[in-house]
Order: sequence, then structure tokens, then C-alpha cells
Amino acid sequence: MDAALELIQGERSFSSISLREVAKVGGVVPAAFYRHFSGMEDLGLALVDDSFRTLHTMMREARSAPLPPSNLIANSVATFLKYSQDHRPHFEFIAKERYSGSSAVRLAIRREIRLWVSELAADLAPFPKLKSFNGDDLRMMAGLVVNTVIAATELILDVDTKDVAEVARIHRNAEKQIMLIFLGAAAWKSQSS
Amino acid sequence: MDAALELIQGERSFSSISLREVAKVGGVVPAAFYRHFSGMEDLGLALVDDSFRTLHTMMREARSAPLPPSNLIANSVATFLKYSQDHRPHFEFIAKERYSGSSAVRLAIRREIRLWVSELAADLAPFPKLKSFNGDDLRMMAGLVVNTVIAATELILDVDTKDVAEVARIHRNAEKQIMLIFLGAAAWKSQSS
DNA sequence: GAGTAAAGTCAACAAGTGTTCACTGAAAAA
DNA sequence: TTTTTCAGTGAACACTTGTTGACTTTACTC
Repeated sequence: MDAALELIQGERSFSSISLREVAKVGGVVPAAFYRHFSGMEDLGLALVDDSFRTLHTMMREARSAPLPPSNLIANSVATFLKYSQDHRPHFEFIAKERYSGSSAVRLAIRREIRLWVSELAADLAPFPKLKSFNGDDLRMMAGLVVNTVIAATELILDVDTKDVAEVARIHRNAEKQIMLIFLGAAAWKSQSS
Repeated sequence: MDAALELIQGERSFSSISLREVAKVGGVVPAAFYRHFSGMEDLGLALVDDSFRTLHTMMREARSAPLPPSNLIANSVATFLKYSQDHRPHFEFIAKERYSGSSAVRLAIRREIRLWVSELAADLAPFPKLKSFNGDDLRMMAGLVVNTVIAATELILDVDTKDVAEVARIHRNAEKQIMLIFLGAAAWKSQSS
């Protein structure tokens, strides 16, 4: 699995790497690959699991060490983007395979993202300003936030790590976008609460 | 180019199709491919151009036949999603290669999306409620809208065309998200106007 | 320490890969 | 009408691809 993630870094995408390449980087003969996975798709699904485990670990940590309510948005965005840079391979894999992988992998990712959205919606529900939201609308808003964060992540992953100025620009932009969303949420009225 | 788009439909992604496959579907011997493109990357860049030409055509049409101001958002979203379904191959190509293609293709797509964001920002500028926005913030907001629309498009492309209920769900969700964004925009204050 | 299960090796397979070369036929320009 | 350009052909090249079967080595259990 590490070998696959290593091959993904930079130019290549998972769908374009071969079983033999993975085996070679893993320091193993191609036939040995089959002792662990039934084929590349199987490996892909394992990587989806692994990557989202990383994400859920992050969210669990975030909940157990709550941020100060002041600048909560800015701090959350910063925490997330930092985390995605520290676990670059996993996030790069998700970003690349979200739309272009095999349908099995794609659907697995989509399912996990839906879960993530629900999780975030549940975290958001207690906020006073979001009292008037029904479940659907809460997920709608959470989906917007998740989309925004993912988009920013994907942009950052493509920037040279040394280019701190560009990273900061993307960072600030995402922060503003999420603030805009919360501003909109404060003015929102759900149809049926 | 049509052959490549055809091969992309469904499971495969551009990075995983071969020059020989494209040639075969195009009804031509592999060597003939080189009379038109220097290699697959060259073809990819040509497809980026072609796909965004489609998009700009849509936006030009939209401007020349303006929608009624009432339900403007709902109508715009509907127009866009309809268009993306009618020109499915182009939009599917962009969705798939946005994050997983070669860096040349990826950068070309990103450049075009930035252009699109600027274009939308310019279209948005005259709105009374957006008076207080400076250029950067206008692009920030336009970026949010574009992201949301793209995300919805990508979701729809993965749904069976027959499944109208699911398409409608995605559609309604995107509509709400964009309304939320505009609600937030109405309450936004730029730092320096 | 013997026996078993997991992980790895080697060799072979048919098929597919990008790219090149010298060549042919048709259309366009001179 | 001759010449030049353009698009397409067929064959060959050296490789890489996924997958298999029969063996060997390593690690763990009784």
C-alpha cells in the first residue's frame, strides 16, 4: 500500500499505475502481490479505507480537543489544511480517484464523503445560529463546507510545498469562503423545521 | 478527439487509455495518430481547449439571452446542469482530468477554471447586493459558486441518466447551496472596497 | 523440534504498449 | 499537368502488461 501511494505522488494517478510497478517499488515479485490483494481494484479499495481512517482520526482528535469559540472557523480550516499536508499521500489519493477511478473505488469514496458530511452536520447542529435548520438543510450546508475544504486541499496538493505564499493565499481564500457560508447560514430559513 | 472522448465515457479515465486504443476507435492505424498529435499529452491539451470552448459558448449564449431576474439562481443552475448533460463527454473529461491527469493537462484545466471564475465575477459585479465587494472577494465568491456547480455536475455525471429522481435531488441541493452563498454575500463586507 | 500456514520466488504465457521507418494514395498548389 | 503536401498503411522493434503454476523460504503453533 505504501508503494502504491508512493507511485501516486506527483504526476501519476492510481488508474495509470500497474500491478508490476507496485510490486517492484514494494520490493517484491509481481506474483507476491496476489498474496495480499486480488488485483489493483482491491488494493484501491483498501487505500480508500486507509485514507478515510486517517480523516476520521483527525476529526476525532478535533472533537476531543475543542478549539476556542473565537476564530473557530479560521482555526478549523488551518487545522484541516495542516493535517492534509502532513498526510499528503492519503489525501492525494482521494483527490485523484474521486472522479477518475474505477466505479467501485469512486463509489466507495463517495460513500465515505457522504458519511463525513453527516458527521460534520451532526457537529454543526448544536450551534445556536443553526437552530432553524432541518436535517436535510444541515447536510446541504455541511456538504458545501466539505466541498470547499476539499477543493482547497486539492489546490494545495498541487502547489510546491516551498511556495508558502501560494499556500497562504489558498488558505485565506478557503477561510473567507467558509465564513461566507456561515454568514449565509445565519440568514437561512428551512422550509419545515 | 471523438474517439478519445468515447473511450473516456464510464469507467476509464484519460490517463489510462492508450494511444493504440484511440487510434483503433478512430478507425485508423496507430502511426496515423502522429499526423495529428505528438502524443497523448498533446491530445489531452487539445481536449481541454475543446471542452472549455463548449463552456464559453454556453456562457455567451446565457448572456445574450438573459434570464428573468425572478428565480434567476434556480434558472441559471438548471441551464448549466442541462447543458452539462447535453455535452456530457466534454464535462466528463474535465471532471476526470482536473486532479488526476498529467500536470500539463491539470494546469491547463486549472487555468481555464480561473478564467471562468473571473468571467463569472465580472458578470456578478453589477448586482446591487454585491456593491460592497472588492475584486478579490468577488472572485472568492465566484470561486465558491463555480466549485459548487462543478461538484454537482460531477455527481450527476456519475448517476444513471434514467434515474431522474436522483438527478433532481442533486439539482435541488445545488440550487439551495447557491442560494445560501448569495444569502451570505448579501451580508458580506469586504475589508477595503 | 515437527508441522503447518503465510509470504515470496522463478519462469512462462499471450497480449498490449509507444514509436520508427519506408511506402502509398489522394487532394491541393504550382 | 506536374509537383508538393497531407493523411493513412503495414511491418517491425524492444518492452511492459496481468496472471498462472509449481516450488521454496520464512514465520508461527502445537
